Amino acid sequence: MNQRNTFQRTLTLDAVHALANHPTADDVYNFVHTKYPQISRTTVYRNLNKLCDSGDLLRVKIFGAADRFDHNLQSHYHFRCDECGSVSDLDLPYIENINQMCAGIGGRIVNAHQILFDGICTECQKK
Amino acid sequence: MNQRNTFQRTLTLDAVHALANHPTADDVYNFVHTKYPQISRTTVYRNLNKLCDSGDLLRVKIFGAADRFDHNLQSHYHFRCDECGSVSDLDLPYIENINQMCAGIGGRIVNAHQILFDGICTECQKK
DNA sequence: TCCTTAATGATATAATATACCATTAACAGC
DNA sequence: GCTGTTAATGGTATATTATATCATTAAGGA
Repeated sequence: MNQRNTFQRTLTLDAVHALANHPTADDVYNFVHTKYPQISRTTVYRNLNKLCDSGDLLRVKIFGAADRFDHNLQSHYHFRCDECGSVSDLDLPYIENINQMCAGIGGRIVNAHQILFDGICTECQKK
Repeated sequence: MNQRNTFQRTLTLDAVHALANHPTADDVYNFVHTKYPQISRTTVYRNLNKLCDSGDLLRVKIFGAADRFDHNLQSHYHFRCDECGSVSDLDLPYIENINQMCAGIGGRIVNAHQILFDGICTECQKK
């Protein structure tokens, strides 16, 4: 018996899909908590980790801020607004060969790379 | 009177140069603390921030870990070892036009980008 | 030397996340 | 359907990183 389907885990995964735009663990907790008030914050964090391990979610690590969880499982880059903190997906070509370039200059084993842009989003420019 | 030269600030800057390899604020505090035990952790954090503001240091934000401070002021990318957590500079060409590419696909104002690679460093491969 | 105020140091607090552990419940086997 | 194993939960405690607050100290211009 390896993994059990609890409704807490289902609620957690559904919340990330419902929230859609890169929710933090806290966002997910708040969303789930309205539907099932007795859920523990620990359970939400734990299930988010499990769901990332199993490949059902992608963890988007953000410099100096809470991790985000993404239901878009394809490799892609992100933009964070310095003003409002919102995170959005970027439709930029994924640089496939850059990991090899990195590995080539020093004998490192390179597993992955992430690119995070920052600046001002279109919403905040209107203000 | 805009900025004052305290020996605490000098100690902080010197420590980053002495430690050289991307120390965290805590690393810097420990180093300075041996030389001047009565220094406050707050003062080290505050001075590191000031030194970044004034352009004397570069802050290297690390996904899900403490910020690092770099005395190398040129734009460059970083590699972090998943095993030991060490951070190293990469001698890769800086992608100058990628900020414009990002700005071009959605009306965002793009200030900067960072690329962080991860994998296994040469030291940890030996083990 | 004096005065203004930047900077310090100590403590409190915020934010994010995991550790621990007694209790609960999922689900495989009968 | 019942039982037993153990994964998962929920609550609390704790770790880590970093900033806020504020009374006190001291840098450096006048």
